[in-house]
Formats: sequence, C-alpha cells, structure tokens
Amino acid sequence: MQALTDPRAVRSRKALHDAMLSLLDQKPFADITIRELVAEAGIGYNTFFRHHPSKDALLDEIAAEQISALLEIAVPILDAQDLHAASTALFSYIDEHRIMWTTLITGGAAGRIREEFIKLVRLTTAPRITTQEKVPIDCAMLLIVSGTIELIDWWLRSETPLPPEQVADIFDLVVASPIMTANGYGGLKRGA
Amino acid sequence: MQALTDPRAVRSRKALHDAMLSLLDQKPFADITIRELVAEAGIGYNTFFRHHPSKDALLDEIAAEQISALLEIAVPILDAQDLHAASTALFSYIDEHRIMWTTLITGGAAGRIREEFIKLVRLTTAPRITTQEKVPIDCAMLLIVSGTIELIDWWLRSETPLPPEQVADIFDLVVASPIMTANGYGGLKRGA
DNA sequence: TTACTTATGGTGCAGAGTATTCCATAGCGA
DNA sequence: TCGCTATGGAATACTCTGCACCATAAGTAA
Repeated sequence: MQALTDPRAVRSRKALHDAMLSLLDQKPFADITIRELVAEAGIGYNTFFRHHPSKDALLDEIAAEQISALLEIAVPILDAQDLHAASTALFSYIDEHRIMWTTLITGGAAGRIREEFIKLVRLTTAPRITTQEKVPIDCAMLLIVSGTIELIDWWLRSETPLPPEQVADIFDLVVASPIMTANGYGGLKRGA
Repeated sequence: MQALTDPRAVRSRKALHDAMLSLLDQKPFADITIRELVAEAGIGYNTFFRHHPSKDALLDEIAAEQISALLEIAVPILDAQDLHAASTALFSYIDEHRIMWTTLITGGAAGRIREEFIKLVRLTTAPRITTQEKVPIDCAMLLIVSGTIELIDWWLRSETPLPPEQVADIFDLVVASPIMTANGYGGLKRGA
C-alpha cells in the first residue's frame, strides 16, 4: 500500500469516496462500474486498483467510516446508562447527515452497512457485556443491529419523516428495550 | 413465455431450480454465473433465457415459492389469534427443510428473501390490519419481517441450534410481541 | 402412424466490465 | 536540486451477459 500521507494519494482516495457517494445518489451500487467511478472522480482507471482491490472494498471502507462516526456518538451516551438519550443522539446525528445516509443505505449498500455495523458493535460493545439470559448475546446483537438499520432505512425513505425524537421512541419501544430487558438490562432509564 | 405444461419446459425449470439451490450450497449467489447454472442443470445456455430474463429473476422465483409455502403454514394459525402456535409452526417448518433454507438464506439470498417476504406479507396480512398506534404500520411490518429473517439466519448459522420451540419463544419475546402490543394487539394469547 | 408445433442444444458473436501490465510523466519530500 | 512514488494512458487477456441463427428432438393432435 502507498503512503497514506502523500497528498496525491489522499486526494485520490477522497475523490473516490466522493464519487461513490455521488453515484450512489444516482443509481444502485450494483449498477455502478469502476469506469464510472474513476470518471466521476477524475482519476485514472489504474489508480483505482492501487487503492482498492475491488468496488466492494471501497464501499466497505466508506461504510466503516460512517458507522464508526455514528457509534462514537452513541456508545458513550449508552455507557452512561441512558438508552433514550443515546438513541435520540443517534437519530439526530443521522438527521443532520440525512443526504449522505440516504444515498448510502437506500443506494443498495444497506447490506454492507449492516456487516460493518455488526463488526464494530462486536468490537466496541461486546467486551463490556457479561450477563446473558433469555436471548443469546450474538442473537441479541444481530437483532438490535438489523432492527436499527431497518428502522433507519424506513425513516429515510418515508415521505413525511417523523422527528428524530419520535423515531428514537419507536426504537426504544420495539427494538432496543425488548431485547435489553429480556437480557436483564431492565435497570436502564427508558424514555416515556 | 412458453407453455408451463409442456413436460420439457417443466423439466428445464425444475432443473434450474435444483441447480440454483445446489450451487448456493457451494458459493454465494453473486459468484454463481449463468454458465455454471446451465452446466449444473444439464441444459443449454440459451434455454436459461427462454425461462428467466436474468439470474436474479430465477432467485426471485425460488424465493417467492418458498416464502409462500412458509406463509401458508403460519398465516392461518396467526388468524386464529395464537401467536405462539403460529411462530412455533413457522420455525418447525423451517427446521424440517433446514438444508434448503440454510442454502437459500446464508448463500447470499437473504436480501431477495426479505423482499419477497415483505411483498407477500403486504399482500396477505396488510388488508386485514386496521388499527394503528405508536408504530406506523409500514414500519411495523418491515421490523417484523427483517427481525424474522435475521433470527432465522442466526438460528441456521448457529453451531448448536436451539429447538424450534425455543427460537419461537425468542421470536415472540423480542420480535413479534413488542411490535404487536405497541400497536394494540395485546389481546393475543402469548406463550409463557 | 403421420404431421404439425415448439422447446431445446450448439455455435458464434458483439458488447461490457474486470484486472493486470508496461512506460512515460508529473508531483512530492528531503 | 534529486530521488522516490503516485499517477495517467494505452494495450491486453479474460470472463460474463445477452442475443442471433439453425438443425434436432420431444411433445401434441389428427
């Protein structure tokens, strides 16, 4: 791999990220070709492969970046034992970057997002979870992640979107709380 | 399209279905080519296109078939207002056809399954739903379907799978009941 | 059985896309 | 300034899709 500090490399990588997000806004991921990407980014065809082994790898990188930013917002608040504040912060953050998340999720990248989400959740939150009751921990994690993405997807697609607080309410009510209380996290403060 | 009663056509279509399931057992859907399909099915390359416009269309057909069979089991029981019996029947049915569902869902076809699932759920159950409370009906449907598939996926992947009744318990507890009770379906008999 | 209909198999072909190579060039850092 | 390296451009080999044409064999109705 090349030096990630070289301004030329940084420029190329950023151009590719922007181009991918721009094209995702126009067509689904599967229909985007590498030639289109490099044309949109204004870089050479070969240069793409010098940075990413495949089209999927580029998307994975973008997805991981964004999910990481999302979790950096939500996890610390969740650690403070306030589920409702954490979920409200999460949906507010997405609302602030609505266009980016819409193109990313509805553009056919939901599957990748989900994979990266699970990977990061497993790294950041799994170690601090010890109890285990009715629902196996792996299962619980998968259900929460997929429920979260599904809810975000629906929210971003809806014509007259609910305010973030209200989506956070739904999230707490039917996604997070059922799983967390089933596994003995009933002590969390929950939103009304 | 050709006559669906002609024994030759029936034979070709069945061969393609079997070939797809067989190949899904060996590699993810994205890596399967039409040439591999026709080779596995023992039919000519052109014959594929005489039956299906694309590789995806074939998978959609298979997915719709299987989901339809699944719903024919679960929906009547759900109509009888017994959620736990319905979900137990659903997971038992999948358990009886474990190999097929494993190859279908873990073979990278989960997305298609999900789409067909939503389509069929919308057709079969949506018309009979009238009430609407905390969670919008579209949102509730998406959450239940994706939760169901996610749970099935986890269950099929797990090394020491729980018995169907136990998965049905988890399903009732953290997927179905939270959404149904939130929307005023509290009157349903629920499993202990 | 005979004759008609139709699904099939084989081949070839055009087009698109991927992934790699080679080489000259321009940008970057010391 | 000078060496290093990312880049652009072209050429190439390869795979896959989707459709053409045509002879053949399977199926159907008389």
